[in-house]
Amino acid sequence: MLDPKYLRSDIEDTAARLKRRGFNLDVDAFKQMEETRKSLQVRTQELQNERNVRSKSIGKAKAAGEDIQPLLAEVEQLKNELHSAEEALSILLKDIAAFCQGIPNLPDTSVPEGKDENDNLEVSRWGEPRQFDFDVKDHVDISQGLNNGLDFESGVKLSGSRFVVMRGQIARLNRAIAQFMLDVHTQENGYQEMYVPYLVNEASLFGTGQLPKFGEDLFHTKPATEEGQGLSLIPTAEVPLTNLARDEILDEATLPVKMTAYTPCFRSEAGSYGRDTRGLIRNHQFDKVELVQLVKPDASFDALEALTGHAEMILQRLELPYRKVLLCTGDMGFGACKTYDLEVWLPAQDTYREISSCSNMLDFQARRMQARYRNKDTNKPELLHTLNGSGLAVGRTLVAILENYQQADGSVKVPEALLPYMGGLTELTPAG
RNA sequence: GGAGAGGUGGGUGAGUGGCUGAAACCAGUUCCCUGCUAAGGAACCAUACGCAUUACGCGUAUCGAGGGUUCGAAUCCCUCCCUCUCCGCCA
Repeated sequence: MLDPKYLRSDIEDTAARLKRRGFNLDVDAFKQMEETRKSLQVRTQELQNERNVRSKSIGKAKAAGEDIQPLLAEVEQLKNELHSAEEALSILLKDIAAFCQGIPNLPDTSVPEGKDENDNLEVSRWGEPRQFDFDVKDHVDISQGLNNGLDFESGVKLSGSRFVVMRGQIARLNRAIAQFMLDVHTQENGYQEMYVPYLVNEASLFGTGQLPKFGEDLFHTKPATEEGQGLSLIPTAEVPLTNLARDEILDEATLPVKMTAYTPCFRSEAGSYGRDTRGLIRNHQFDKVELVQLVKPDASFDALEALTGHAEMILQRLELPYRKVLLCTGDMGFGACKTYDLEVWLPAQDTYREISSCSNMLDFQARRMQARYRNKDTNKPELLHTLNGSGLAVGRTLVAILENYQQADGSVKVPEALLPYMGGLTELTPAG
C-alpha cells in the first residue's frame, strides 16, 4: 500500500509515476471520494462530539439528582442523525481502502520503463555457456535416462498435471541443492534459518500483497467441516517470513533482520495454460530457498544489491552461467519498487530462464502489515522496508544442473560444490 | 472434541455503565541535584484521522475482531479469532 498522505497530497505525481508501470490511477474518482470523505468525516465528528458532550451533561445531571427526561428527549434525534452519518462514512472508508489496496507500488526512478519482459535491462552476465560436442538433451529426456528420476506420469496419477515425483539420485540431488543453499546463506551470508508454516491465514496474505487481488494464484484449503476459504498454501516463503514482522515494533538494534527458509511453494498457475507444460519449469509445487530482509528505510537499496549478490553467489558456486536483469516497470510484481531477476543458462532451450527474483518492496508491505521499528532518534515507530528474493528456486536449479552438467553418455556430473552433500556420488548414472 | 479462565498502551498489570485514552509499576526521553562505574527528585512518554496551523491548540476514533443494547461501554449482550488450565484423542 502506498502512503495515503502522499497519495492525497500528490495524487497527480503518483498517477504519473504509476503510469510508468502501465497502471492507470483514476484520479478523479479518488479526488471525489476524498472530498466526500472529508465533509462526511467532519460532519460525523461534529455529531459525535455533540453526543459526547450531551452524554456527559446527562451523567452530571443524574449524579446531581436532576430530572433527566428532557435531556434524553433532546438527544433522540441526534442519535439517528449520527447513526446514518456513521454508516455512510464507514461505507465510504471501505471503498477508499479497497481503492488504495488495489494500487501497486511506485517504481523506483532507476527502473526502466517498459511493457513486458522484452523491455527488461540486462545488467551483467556471469560465466560462459558451455560448448557441447553432442546433441544436448533437456532435463526431461536426461532424467529418463537416469532411471526415470523425474517421473511426470506418476505426478499426474497422484495429483494431476504440473506435478512431479522425483526418485533416486535426482531426488537426492534435489535435497542436496537445498542443503547447500541453506548452508551458504546461514554460514556465509548471515541469514538465520527459519522453519515456517506452509499454510497461512488471510491476514498474512494481505500483508505481503497476495490478497485481495491475486487470490486466484493460490491454493486455498478449507477444513471439511467449515465454511470459507480457510488457510492457503504459501506461494513463497516470503509470505510467512515477512509476516513475522506483522504488527510488531522491532528494536532498532535488531536490524537488519535477515532470514532464510527452505519451503515448498504452491501456485495455481491460473492463466498460464500451455506455458512451460514440459518438465519442471512451471509446477504447482516446487521447493525454494527464500531470502527475506527487514531493514531500516535508508538501507533498503543497498540491501537489495547485497541480497541479489547472495543469490548470485549460489549460481557462481554451482558454476552455472547466468545473467542479471533489471526488470522494467511493466514486468515487476505488484508490491515491488525495484526487482532484479537472475536468469540461468539452459542449453536445451538455448536461452536464459528466471531462477531468482529479488525485490525491494520499500514500505509497501510493511504498511499493509504494520511492520515497524522504533527509531532511536525520534523514539517513534516507523515502517520498516522489506525485501525478498529467491536464493534460489530449487526445482529450476535442478533443471539447470541436469542440463548444464550432462555428458555425452547420458550421465550427469555432480557440481563440485554439491559433492559434500551427495554422500560420495560424483555423477548421476542410468542406474539412478 | 468436552469443561473452565482470559485477551487492556513498548512490557507487567489495575479498572464491571458516566470525572478512564485509560491507575500503578518497569522500560524510554528530558531536566534538577549529586563530583563519579551509586542514589534521589521532577516532567514527558500510544496510534490513526480530521480541523486549525505565529499556539505548550482543538476534535474524533481505537482497551483481540465484528455486530448489538444504551443518552453514554474497556466495562452489559451476541458471533468470531486467539491464549491458558484440566480431561479425551493423536504424529
